Amino acid sequence: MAKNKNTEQKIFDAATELFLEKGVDRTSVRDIASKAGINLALMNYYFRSKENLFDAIFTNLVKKNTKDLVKILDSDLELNEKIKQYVSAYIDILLKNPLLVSFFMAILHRSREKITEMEVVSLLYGREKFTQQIVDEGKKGNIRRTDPTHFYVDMISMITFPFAIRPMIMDKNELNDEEFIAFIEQRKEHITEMLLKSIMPC
Amino acid sequence: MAKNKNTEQKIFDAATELFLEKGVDRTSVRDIASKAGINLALMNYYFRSKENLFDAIFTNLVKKNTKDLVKILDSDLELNEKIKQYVSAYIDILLKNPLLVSFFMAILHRSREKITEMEVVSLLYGREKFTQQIVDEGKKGNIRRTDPTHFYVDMISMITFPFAIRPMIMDKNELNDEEFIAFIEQRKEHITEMLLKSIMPC
DNA sequence: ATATTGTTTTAAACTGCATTTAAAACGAAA
DNA sequence: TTTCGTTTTAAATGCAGTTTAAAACAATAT
Repeated sequence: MAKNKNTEQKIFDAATELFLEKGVDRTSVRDIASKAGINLALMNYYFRSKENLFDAIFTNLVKKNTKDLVKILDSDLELNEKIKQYVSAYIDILLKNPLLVSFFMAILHRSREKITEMEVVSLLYGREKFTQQIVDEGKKGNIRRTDPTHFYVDMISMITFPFAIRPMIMDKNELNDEEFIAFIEQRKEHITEMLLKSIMPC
Repeated sequence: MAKNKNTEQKIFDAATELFLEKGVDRTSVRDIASKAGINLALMNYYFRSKENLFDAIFTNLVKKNTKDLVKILDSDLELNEKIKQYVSAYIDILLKNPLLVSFFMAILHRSREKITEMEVVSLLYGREKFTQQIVDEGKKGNIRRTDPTHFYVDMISMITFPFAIRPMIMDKNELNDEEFIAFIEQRKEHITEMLLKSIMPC
């Protein structure tokens, strides 16, 4: 065995941090090697290329961060409660990883073609059971048919987008980090209410 | 005078297209020169550096595309009508430039630090008059105080975000381009309704 | 018409860094 | 001591952004 058992992991972790922080294309393999404290060529030994490493990291990031959310959506919770929990859990995840959304958006531009092929992404979006619940709820109160696609898009938009434009929100409202977090915390209830209003009769 | 009066413009236009399409960091100066049909060195002659050119392009993109929107927000229209027009106009702009949002998000990740310094960005966000109207409306119906910041964020989120995740929406719902556009057209009314509901008493 | 001037264009070179490869060195275990 | 996976070294290759110096050009002044 060699000096350090998990060189691969060190590369993976260092690259993850750097990609999130500086973006894939502004991170060089040398940056990664130096941050991981390993030799330049090891990156190629373990992952065959930078793009390969990126794919692995991206897949991992999505999987890791959607796991709990998918569980909530697929659970047997009643719709109201499910929405509430989902919104709250999603926001908590993003609060813990402030750059996730921004990074993901950047990738969505950078790797547009690739993104659909990555089945992993489907985790983020459109769960059968949840969809059914929304449709059913819409039928009960005879709100003119609720479209689950709009509902879904609204929900994800309102939850995630503020993180992407965080610098603008903070700047315009003169918030520091702490205040921004408080603002986002408020949004949990706010978003839940908006969403419920949109499917419940008044 | 030289062969072509607007070499500078040709560079500017070619670079704009490429940046929007492939991203700044995946577009080389040589790509730009070849697309513009000009000599490599001219890029440096007219703009001093690639980053400089990018700044100019970015500023221009924001200015150009927010001009009409700001006008609406600052107008004397009644709130309902103002919201309706804003949502519709915003969506129309994005439909005409399908990559704008995605590109902007990518830049928000790439140039986080820079972005706040660009005063231009403030055009996008937080207009005094409009803000006042929202607050006033909230007071009328005694909905427990409406927070204009949440309103603003909701509005921009629901309008723009779908364009950023377009590939995912199309994939999951098996939409072609035409159908996606139809979906977005539906959102004009949908979003307007969501927003009005959030500030009007039931 | 010619010379002069400032601008625009060209071709080539420079510098540096990026990613990748191939072969050598190393260390632990068989 | 051979073997194997791992790590290091060194170098190949290529492209990125930028700079230079000279040529071509258009307009004006002589």
